[in-house]
Amino acid sequence: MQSIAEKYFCIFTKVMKQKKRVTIYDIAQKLNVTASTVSRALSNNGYVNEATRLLVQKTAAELNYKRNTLASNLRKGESKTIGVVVPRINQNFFANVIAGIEDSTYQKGYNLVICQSDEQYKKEVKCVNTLINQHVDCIVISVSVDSLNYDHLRNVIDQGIQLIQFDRVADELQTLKVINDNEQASFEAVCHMLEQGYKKIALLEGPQNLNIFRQRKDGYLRALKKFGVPVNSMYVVENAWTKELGAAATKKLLNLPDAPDAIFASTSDFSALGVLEVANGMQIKVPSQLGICGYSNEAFTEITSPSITTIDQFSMDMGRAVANLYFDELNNTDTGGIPKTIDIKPVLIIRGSTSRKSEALSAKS
Amino acid sequence: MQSIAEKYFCIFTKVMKQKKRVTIYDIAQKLNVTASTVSRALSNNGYVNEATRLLVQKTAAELNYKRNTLASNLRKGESKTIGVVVPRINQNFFANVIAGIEDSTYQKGYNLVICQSDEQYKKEVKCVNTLINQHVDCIVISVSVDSLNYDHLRNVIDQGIQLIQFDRVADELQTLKVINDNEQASFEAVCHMLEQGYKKIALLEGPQNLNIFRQRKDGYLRALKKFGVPVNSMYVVENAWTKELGAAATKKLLNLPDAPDAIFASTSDFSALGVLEVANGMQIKVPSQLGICGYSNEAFTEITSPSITTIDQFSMDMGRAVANLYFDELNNTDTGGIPKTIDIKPVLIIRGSTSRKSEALSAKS
DNA sequence: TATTTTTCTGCAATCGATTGCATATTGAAA
DNA sequence: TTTCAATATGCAATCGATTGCAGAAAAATA
Repeated sequence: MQSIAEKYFCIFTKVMKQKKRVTIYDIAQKLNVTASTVSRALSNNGYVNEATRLLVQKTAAELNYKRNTLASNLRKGESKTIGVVVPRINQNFFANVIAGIEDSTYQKGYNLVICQSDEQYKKEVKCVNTLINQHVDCIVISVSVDSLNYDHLRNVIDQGIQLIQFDRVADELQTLKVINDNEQASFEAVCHMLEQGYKKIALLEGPQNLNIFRQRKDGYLRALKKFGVPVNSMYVVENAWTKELGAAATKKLLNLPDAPDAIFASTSDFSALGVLEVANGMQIKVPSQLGICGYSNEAFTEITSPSITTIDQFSMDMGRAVANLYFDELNNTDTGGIPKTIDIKPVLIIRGSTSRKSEALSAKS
Repeated sequence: MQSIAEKYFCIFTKVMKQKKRVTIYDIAQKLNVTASTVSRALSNNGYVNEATRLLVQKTAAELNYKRNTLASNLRKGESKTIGVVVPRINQNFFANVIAGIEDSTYQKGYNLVICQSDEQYKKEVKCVNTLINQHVDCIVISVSVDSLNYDHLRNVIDQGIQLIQFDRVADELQTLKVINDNEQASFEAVCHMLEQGYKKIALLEGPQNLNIFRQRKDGYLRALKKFGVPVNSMYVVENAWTKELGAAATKKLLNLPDAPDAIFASTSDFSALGVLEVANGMQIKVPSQLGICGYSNEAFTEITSPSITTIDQFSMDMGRAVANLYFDELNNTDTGGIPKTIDIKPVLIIRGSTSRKSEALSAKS
């Protein structure tokens, strides 16, 4: 339908868009020096006459020259790139960790390549292989629920790439790690609830193949043991990590003949929110009749009624710790022994949903 | 402090870690063919004998060969990489857009490189230049508040790289764009509030150099005009986009002699949350005495009391639209005219915070 | 059987930046 | 003045994968 003139105009515009990029050879030719001199002048490396250097840099700016880091990295044998693999990019915890990593790596002129596994092993393997092919200098990973085999991570090490695991780690792999002390945080949360007089505390747990959920359960069990409270297996519910799954699990728990008087949603604050909604629907008073504790300090935990006691994982700090661990290892010539593990201490944030004693006191006054 | 033996062991371990990666030359040598044949066999491109091809692929797997995409991309002149620049990675809207982009690009074997500008022009320029240096095939960007000059984006085009703007766009640049119809969404939200009987609606707006905030204000003004409501400049407050800034602006507004009876926090749901908290603190009933509308449908908007009316921007769909626009342009040989703009229609989500009439009805029954 | 076409492999160049080293020149030291 | 050291530049090779093309061999066609 287009006229001939229009058709030629389209082709002409397209050709213009694909113009050749300026290379160091263009600069060299213009200044009658070699590419070698141009390279030295641009990188200020090796000997180059000051006047030549300034002229090269001026010309490069005039020609709008941009270095090709594909070529540069290939020749230099390093890419200044860190690959990050997380289960889901838009999950707040991981988004914050990534932000923390990016914060620190940007300062060092490093780039991030970010992949998401969508909690699928197959996709995680593909992410890892893509990053290996890209010759990234380091791979940072939090494994997916679906991942039961870690050959792909062993392969990272075999290819000579630094591997750092964070949060969800494969215990069997001896690599650099940045983790939360989930066990201690869980222990403190459950102790707090026991101290508030809750006697029958249920645990909403996650898949036990992931280290983080195992540890949270360990903390729960340790707290019960410390207070001499027997473990009731009816009170432990698996795979209750979304709001909906948390709500369903809560209905079952609260319909038991001997219903719990507190629920520790160790998987997420969303799960805790599901608990809260069911309790409200059943006219169960929080915190006086039922205590609720979540995990992760999502933004909404302070605005619910009552606000939800939870655990803050300092996700951005974790990200920064990951990046700094990598740079420390770069500079460290003393290494060779056991790979380092950085332990971020989570903090229990006590709010209204577990403050039974405080609530009882203020009810009296 | 280490013994001599330990020191040597450390050095030896470090050398082992930096083992040379397998290249196609290693495979070629092992099979007594040339690298050319190996390359053809691995990529299944050009002619190669079937038996040779299988043998090469088997050997590559045995040697755990991984292609070097630096070299590959350099030679081929394409990187299959899309660079994304957003103001902040851990802001929910942008995290969701990135997730949507990644979702679609992963299917096509593309990689994402993600940068954040931290709402700073200087950092945005650096992000863009890094991506140009990396020879990404496309740059996707949502500009920062601080960005008043777009030479760096014009440079992207000059370097022959495809540029796609989303959400916050520079109107003066004729590029591919994916935007929200902010004006219409805003118009509908304000009409809805006017229909609910609110007569004095205040606007919490963002910096007017960004297109999105200009459009949201335009929609507000159009709705007032449609209902014949005069514009009161005391009701328009700038830079109220965090919870805290929204709260401060609300205090001022509600202390006016002729205070507004509704507040449209057009910048964010966090701002609306600030409004809600101030209203609660001043014993102002929502929605009967004050209507509140936010923007972005953050997760918490449905759990506050009352839940907050807001606008859903379909952020993940936006991300997918960005990616699909890029791939459509790759396949499109007819282009050359005006670059395409994809328009995502936001949806008004009506909840308790503006439901004055419904609330009045249920109070009667 | 002779001719033409298809298949296959290897050679050499390419991509763009970096760098070791040889050579020439200049400046400093003996 | 002679010798030694520093500065500067250019040449050529390197990095690892890809690909155009020449030449040979095999297969298909006339």
